[in-house]
Amino acid sequence: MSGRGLTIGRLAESAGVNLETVRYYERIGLMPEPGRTPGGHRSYEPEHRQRLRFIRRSRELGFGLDAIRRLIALSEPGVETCREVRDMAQDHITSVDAKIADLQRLRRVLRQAVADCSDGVAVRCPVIEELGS
Amino acid sequence: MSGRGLTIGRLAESAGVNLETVRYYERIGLMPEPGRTPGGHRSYEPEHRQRLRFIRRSRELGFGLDAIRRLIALSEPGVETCREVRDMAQDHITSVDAKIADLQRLRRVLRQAVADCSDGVAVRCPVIEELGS
DNA sequence: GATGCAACCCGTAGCGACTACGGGATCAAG
DNA sequence: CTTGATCCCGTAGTCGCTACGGGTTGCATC
Repeated sequence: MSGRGLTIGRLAESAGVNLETVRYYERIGLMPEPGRTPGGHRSYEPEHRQRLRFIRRSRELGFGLDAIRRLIALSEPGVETCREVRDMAQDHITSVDAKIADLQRLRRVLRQAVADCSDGVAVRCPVIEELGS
Repeated sequence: MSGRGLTIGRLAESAGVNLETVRYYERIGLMPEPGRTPGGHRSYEPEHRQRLRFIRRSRELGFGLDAIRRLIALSEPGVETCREVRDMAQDHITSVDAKIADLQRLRRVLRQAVADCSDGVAVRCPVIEELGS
């Protein structure tokens, strides 16, 4: 009976996640163990899908799995935790900003090297020179 | 005799790279096998340091090890390869640009969520809501 | 109810680019 | 000749998956 339980395949697809990734999340305790069919296949409920989507979205925003674990824990209780969540997000923004700055510096160097390259026929490649430091 | 050979430790330090990383580069064929002392310790020459610095610099600029392998191959011959090197650098710039754009989108979403958070005392945390998709 | 085949099971290994560990050998200074 | 730093090697761990392979199960069709 019960047409309700989702198979792992349907769950994964409906949350936009690879099937193997779902089993991986279960192994590391990020997704709870679902019920099983008599034959041993996993059977998921709608709240599992909710949780998996939460995880996927958090990953898209660049949170690591440990951070997501904390976010999940915080997302349960009540109002008081909002500040903690905000602080985590703020910290994450800071590290994203740093990463962007890094990439922009890097981009400037690369563009300069490539630009030098176009200036004419160099005897020694300016890009290689740049790398040779 | 010969005060010339650098130990792996000095080589690593003088190129700003972890010692274990040097051995790793050797294992994967990115650094050539150096000479050895009678007792079996690696003994490096100045050109090894040059090469290691080239690798480190390339890594800092975000090139993968495979790309670096190609860059090294290209850095040897002559003038004709300059174009290839420039193209590789150009490709790399393109992917860096994409990464920056990704991070900036992500940053906007995070900032918005955090900003919503500060607007007052929410019953449900806006950051969690955002993640819940 | 037999059959076929998609979907699932599980454990394990691989990716990139390192980093760390452990137990033993060697080097260089005193 | 002793001490202590450095080096040797092989292996395993990191993060976040992804892929493989050989064996079950689920379900629809005949």
